[in-house]
Amino acid sequence: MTPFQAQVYELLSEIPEGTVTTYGDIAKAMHTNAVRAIGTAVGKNPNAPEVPCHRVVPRSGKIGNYSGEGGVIRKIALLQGEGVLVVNGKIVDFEQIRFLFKSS
DNA sequence: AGCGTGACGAACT
DNA sequence: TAGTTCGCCACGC
Repeated sequence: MTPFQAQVYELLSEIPEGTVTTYGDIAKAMHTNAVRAIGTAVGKNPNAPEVPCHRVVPRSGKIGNYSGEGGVIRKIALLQGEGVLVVNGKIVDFEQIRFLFKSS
C-alpha cells in the first residue's frame, strides 16, 4: 500500500451509493493529471469490498473495466443493484448521477 | 536506475 | 462517428 493509493481509496469511500464518479474527477481532486496512475491504483484494488471501486467509470459514461470477479458484468450488476441504470454498457443519466469531489 | 505497463482522457485523422 | 496516437504518472521488474 502506497500513500498515493491510500489517497485514492479514501476518495473512493466518499462516493455515495447510487452515484458514480470518473477517474478524471479523482485525478482532479488529487490535483494531478495522472489519470492513468489513478486507474492503476484502483485496478490493484487491495480492499475490494471495503471501497466502492465499482462506482468509478471512465468519462465516456461507459463502464470501463473491472478486475474483480465477473469482470465488467459484475461491475454493472453492482451498479444496478444500487439504482444506477446501465443500458448497452452505458450509464443512464451519467452526468446527473455523477458524484463530484469537493476541490480543496 | 531505466523501461514498460495500465480499471484513462483528450486531440487528431 | 469510430479508430488511432500521444500524454499522463505510479509501480513492478
